Amino acid sequence: MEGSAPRRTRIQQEKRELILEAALEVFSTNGFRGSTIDQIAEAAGMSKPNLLYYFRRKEDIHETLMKRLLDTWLAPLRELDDIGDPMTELKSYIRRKLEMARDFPRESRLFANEILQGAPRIMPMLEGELKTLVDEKATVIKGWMRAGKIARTDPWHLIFSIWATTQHYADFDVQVRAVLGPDRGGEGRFEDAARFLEQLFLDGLKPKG
Amino acid sequence: MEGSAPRRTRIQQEKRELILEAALEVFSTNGFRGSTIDQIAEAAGMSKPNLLYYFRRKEDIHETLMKRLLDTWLAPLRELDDIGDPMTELKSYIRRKLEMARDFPRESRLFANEILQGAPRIMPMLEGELKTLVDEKATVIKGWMRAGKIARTDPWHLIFSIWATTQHYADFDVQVRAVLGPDRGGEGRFEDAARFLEQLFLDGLKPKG
DNA sequence: CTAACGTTTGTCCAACCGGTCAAAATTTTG
DNA sequence: CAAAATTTTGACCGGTTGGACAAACGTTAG
Repeated sequence: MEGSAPRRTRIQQEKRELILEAALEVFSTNGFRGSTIDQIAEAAGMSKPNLLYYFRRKEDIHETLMKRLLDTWLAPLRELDDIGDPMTELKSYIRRKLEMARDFPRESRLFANEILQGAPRIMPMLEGELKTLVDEKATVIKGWMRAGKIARTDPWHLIFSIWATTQHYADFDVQVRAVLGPDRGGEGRFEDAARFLEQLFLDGLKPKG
Repeated sequence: MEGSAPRRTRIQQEKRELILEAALEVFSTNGFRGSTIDQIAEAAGMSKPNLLYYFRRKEDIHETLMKRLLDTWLAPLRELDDIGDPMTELKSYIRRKLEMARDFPRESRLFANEILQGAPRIMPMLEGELKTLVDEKATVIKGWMRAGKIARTDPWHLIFSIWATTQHYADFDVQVRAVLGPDRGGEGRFEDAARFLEQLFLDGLKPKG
């Protein structure tokens, strides 16, 4: 009754973590096909055959990475709850997503890489787990609209726009920093982004009065 | 005075176009390193050595593609003008960008691929031409804010948010369609997106009254 | 027709890449 | 300590990839 439990030694656990950390770095900047086992092995400080002792195939590393990613990636949306004040809930969802773009940019880029290439490895998850979750939250948001708590609009596209605007600061980071320049492109850019997004999603651009 | 003009035959012009079209398809879905010359050659209906007769190196194809892309890509922002009504100008900028995501998704993905990987080939352009253009338009937008025509906020992040929300429908297309499902994921999704974005950028989410 | 030029192809190569394997080195266990 | 189990390594392999090259083919101008 423990056949599915891999039962690993201490060294195996440590080394697998080391490899996954290195692979996240390499995959997220070069994509799957653009990355080589040698690169990952070097980043993890071991030889290629040694790495292949822990993960039999290159795809296994990517798959493991992807599975872990998805849980943490969707966590903020899962937390979006019906109990609090709608506008506050949405604001903190945006804030959490922006914090993830700031703190886990490699994860964001890994995900973006996969989607950009047509999501060949995670398509079932998109059509299953992800769609279910989004539909569920869209229903919650619709309820808020019916109750007059937020403006009536399309909940699905609202969620897309939150994903797009926040993940942009991870996925297009180099562009953001290049455009902002050395003075405004420092760490403060996330504070500025947070302020801007809060205003955008709250009031839009129409002048007051 | 024509040393820099490549002076090409009719066949060369046609075949080079054919190759660039094929390469756009291949590069935009597989990335640079993920694409092979053979794939591009096959998509263009010719043999690999034949392709290499028109473009000596794989990078030359990519570079040519990139240079062309950038002009058309920034055209909508260039058109953003000080003469019209600010709110109308912004609205039509958003609409144009969304139309580009719909009509030129491969170009969008090619660009996204390049940025995701740290923009190794176009970094100078980002820090030069692009930054200059954005700074210029940010000044225009600031003027609108001072005149009380639109709400006061950060013009740079405003531009980022327009890029992010519109390009999302090209770059993350598979995800958008997977989440919307078969019934809502058809061509109508761009109309829905246009309506949603117009409302978002105009009024935000705060309920009326 | 033919010489010159432009185009296409088959063949080949060296580097790279994912992955195997057996043997050596190391760690764990009794 | 010694046997057993685990970890690490170097050598190797078959397939792929970017690119070179010369020969063949086609086209066009004189």
